[in-house]
Amino acid sequence: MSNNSLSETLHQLMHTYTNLLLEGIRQQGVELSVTNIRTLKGVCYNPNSTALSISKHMQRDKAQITRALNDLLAAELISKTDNPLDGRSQLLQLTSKGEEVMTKLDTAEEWTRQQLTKDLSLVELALFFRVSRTMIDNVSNSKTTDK
Amino acid sequence: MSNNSLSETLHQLMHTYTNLLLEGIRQQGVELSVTNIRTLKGVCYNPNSTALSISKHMQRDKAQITRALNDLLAAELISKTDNPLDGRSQLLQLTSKGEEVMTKLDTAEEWTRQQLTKDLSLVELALFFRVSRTMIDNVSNSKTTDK
DNA sequence: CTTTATAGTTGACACTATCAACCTTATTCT
DNA sequence: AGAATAAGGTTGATAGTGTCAACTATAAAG
Repeated sequence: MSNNSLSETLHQLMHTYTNLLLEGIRQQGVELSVTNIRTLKGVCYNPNSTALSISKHMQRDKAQITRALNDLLAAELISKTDNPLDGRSQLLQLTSKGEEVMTKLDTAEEWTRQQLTKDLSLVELALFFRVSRTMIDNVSNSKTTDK
Repeated sequence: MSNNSLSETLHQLMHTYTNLLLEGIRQQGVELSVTNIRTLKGVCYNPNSTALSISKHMQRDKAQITRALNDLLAAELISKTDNPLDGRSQLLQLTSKGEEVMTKLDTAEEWTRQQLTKDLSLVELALFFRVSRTMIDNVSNSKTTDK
């Protein structure tokens, strides 16, 4: 019944994944949007990150990052310290509360991954990742070389 | 540098695909949002479709479908006729203008697919589709059997 | 013929994405 | 040094997406 185009497949996959991830996150008692979660992960996995470095790393608008960081600050999951190397920016780090939430998020993400991939072999998954990465790079490379 | 989690991979892939598709659609001189396009495709590929049948087929909220159909009606890409079998619903079909737009959309989608998959073999692509479908089904099946 | 279910519409709201304007601090050029 | 320019970050505005609840009108079931 379902359309087999790349477009529909990706939309359905994204929809399925996002909803399941949110379900897992709620199960962990965390109340954050997907964007805020991704931003938190960005702070966690990029030491000495700034708003701009996160923006670049996630390839998203810096305005969106500013707002996500504000939410995370309000929730006391991250903290800012003045960047000694640049008076315009602040360095970001997780608070201890942020660390706790991150472990819950890791649990939720792993739970989600298991649900989705339970009938798939490691080989299939690895190929899925490789193909996905190739598709992403096909476009981002031609974008950057165009300039 | 990019995070290799399923979450980040899917987000990046979706982001890449959507933006490239929109670029292709604009190149074809079509000004429709992705949602409206998907809805139009739904009308095209499901003969004698109604708002509800499209909603179910795409697994999306019927409110969203109503609004998308209104946009498509306003753009004169589809038409409604009273459903002789049910006074509550109307049957949807493409107008000739809608057919024209559909061929442009097919072109754009094919162009997008080629950009994304240019370094991939048919075997790899087929496996990508199969894995994606497995992941989607893993969740939707357990959802329906839960009830 | 009343109750209940279904098709569709509308309003409200949260989340996501993008652009432009703007302020502050760094850097570059002369 | 001082002016011009660039970069980091914030804010406002707007378009698009997704979901829920309330509502109407018809249809089906009892």
